[in-house]
Amino acid sequence: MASKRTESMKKEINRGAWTAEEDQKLAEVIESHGAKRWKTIAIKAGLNRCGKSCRLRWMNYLRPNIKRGNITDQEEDLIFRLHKLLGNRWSLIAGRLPGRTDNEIKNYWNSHLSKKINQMEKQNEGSRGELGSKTKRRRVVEKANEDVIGEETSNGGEDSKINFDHDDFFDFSNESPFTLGWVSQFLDLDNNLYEFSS
DNA sequence: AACAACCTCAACCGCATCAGA
DNA sequence: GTCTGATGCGGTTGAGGTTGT
Repeated sequence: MASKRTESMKKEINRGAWTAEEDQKLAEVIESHGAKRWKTIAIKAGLNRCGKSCRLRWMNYLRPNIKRGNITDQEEDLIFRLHKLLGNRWSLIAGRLPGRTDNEIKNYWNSHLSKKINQMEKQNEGSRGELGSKTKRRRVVEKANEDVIGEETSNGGEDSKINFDHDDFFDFSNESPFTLGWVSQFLDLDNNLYEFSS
């Protein structure tokens, strides 16, 4: 680990925590240039950082409409259920939680929810049907999601023929956070999901 | 007050995939 | 069809903060 870090230090690229000044420069350049071509953005901003780092900073921190901290019970419940459905597809889960980033959800999961699950699994010694954690990404991910939906809906056999556009269905991007309660209620229909709040 | 253990979360890395030449 | 740079994703790390002793 240490060797990995020291090796990359040789490139003399600025790394580590971002300063307020760097944030400001980055935001200014993105405002005029747009959030694309991150390598160019990094250069234009005069930040001695790689494009990837700039993108991450923007996506996880500087982007407008980011909600920070205080994940509500409703959001937690939704994360829990979506994770049951999608596995470690953090970006997809984040896409269903307006203002939340994949990184934030991943962190929240690893630090909070995974513990709860471990506790529950100890109690239940139940089955686990998580999707493979090794990555198959993007289109493959979408395909996998369809498969999962297919599996879930095919439990009774006949329902698998229903044309269910789950992407549209779960698209909450224009909804207020209060809508999440409704979603949670709807998802309660899936009796395979954990009884979380009890 | 001092120290250790634990926790949180920003940031980095490697790799897969996309997109354009 | 192939190559290459850009982008996006998930796993992981480690600094700093918090809590316990």
